[in-house]
Amino acid sequence: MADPRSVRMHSEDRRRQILDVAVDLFAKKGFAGTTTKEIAAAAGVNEAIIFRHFATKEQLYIAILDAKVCTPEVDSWISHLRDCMERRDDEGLFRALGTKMIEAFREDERFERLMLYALLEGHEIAKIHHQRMGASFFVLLRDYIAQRQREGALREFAPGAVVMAVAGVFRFYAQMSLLCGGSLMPLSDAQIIDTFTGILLNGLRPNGEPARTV
Amino acid sequence: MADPRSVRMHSEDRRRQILDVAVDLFAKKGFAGTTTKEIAAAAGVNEAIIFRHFATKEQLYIAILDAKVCTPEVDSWISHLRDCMERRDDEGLFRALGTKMIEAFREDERFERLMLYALLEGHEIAKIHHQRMGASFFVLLRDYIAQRQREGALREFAPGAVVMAVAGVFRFYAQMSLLCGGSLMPLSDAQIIDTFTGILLNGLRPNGEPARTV
DNA sequence: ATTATCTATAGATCTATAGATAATGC
DNA sequence: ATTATCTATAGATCTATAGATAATGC
Repeated sequence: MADPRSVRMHSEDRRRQILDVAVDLFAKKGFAGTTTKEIAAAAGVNEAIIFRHFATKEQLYIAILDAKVCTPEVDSWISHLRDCMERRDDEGLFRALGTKMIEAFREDERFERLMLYALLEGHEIAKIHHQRMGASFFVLLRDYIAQRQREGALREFAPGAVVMAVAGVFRFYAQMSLLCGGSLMPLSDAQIIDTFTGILLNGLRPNGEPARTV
Repeated sequence: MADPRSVRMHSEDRRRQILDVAVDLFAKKGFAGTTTKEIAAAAGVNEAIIFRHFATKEQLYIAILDAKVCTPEVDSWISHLRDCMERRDDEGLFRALGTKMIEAFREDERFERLMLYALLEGHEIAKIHHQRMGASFFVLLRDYIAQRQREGALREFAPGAVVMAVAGVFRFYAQMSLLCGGSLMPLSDAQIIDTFTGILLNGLRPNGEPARTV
């Protein structure tokens, strides 16, 4: 809405602004589906300005993915998970994990779409980012699960598979509501998180009878 | 590899062949990332032939999604699920569900990528298809879960949420190995299915002690 | 004076069409 | 004779560049 005429930004500011509007468009339409013209229009500048800040469309795209890689906000809630782990609060851990995953999808829908597109389109940097981010979580949780198993607090399932199960339960729900629109289920997020946490906790806790028969 | 010169197909055959090669390309690069020129090259015909069979690139794309909607192969393994349900074989049901989901991703990676792209790109027909396919499964499973709960064989979690959890566990794994390449985990598909089934069964079975304390 | 921005445009590519050509079926 | 295919091309659009213009900072 800001009148583009006579609005002259400092190079660095304009660069950031271009990145910002470009994220929107790439997230909505993918790399191939977005044109530099659209980006320029959204930023309220002439198309040539794009190429003053980024040598190519590809470079602009890479700059976005790079920036997202270094987002430090993840650390803040990893520390919350660590808290739960130290208190051996499995329920709190699962609940926090689910809440954060669903929140992340809701709040930064842009980012999730961006990553999905980037993975589908085969941009290597996205794969690297995705794996790096996933791996740090994965290892953290897997080691915790293994520790809890040693303590006899959780069943002896393969720890890696347990992490996949926990992540999958929440992430699938988050992704479905992203792709299929909000009214996917007649249940609130809170109810969903409760149920998922309950199933997981119950499923992972060791209890006398293996209940082999139906 | 077939020499395009002097290979003259019947209209219907050529149409099908174009659809077939187009699925490959749209699955790999999305709608916007695929050109009619590429499709023509892959089919070994002149680009103009594409437009003889399909009025627009969009129409070609819609034809693909339409064809995929009517694929009746799904029915065959729904019947297997019904078998398990009639036998009240919860373990068999979850196992079959997981096996089929992972198999589907592996075998028809094309289709899964196609659908993901189509959902991201916002093609309405994909959303409709996805919802229709999902809904029939969803209802089938949800009603079964509810029935088993009435029978006292499963815990009283919200049935819809249970279905989401079951589907999510398997689907997340399948999707991750699709997007991130095979060597995601040091576990075989069979081991993963075993573990997931175990967690779910254990999580859903009612057993005396609710184990409220850690 | 510096530099953010715009104008104008090149050159490639993309979807789509019109009309010519050649292989098939009768 | 029918029809699948190709040639040629229009017209739009897309990425990217060169050089002119105008707003800022000193």
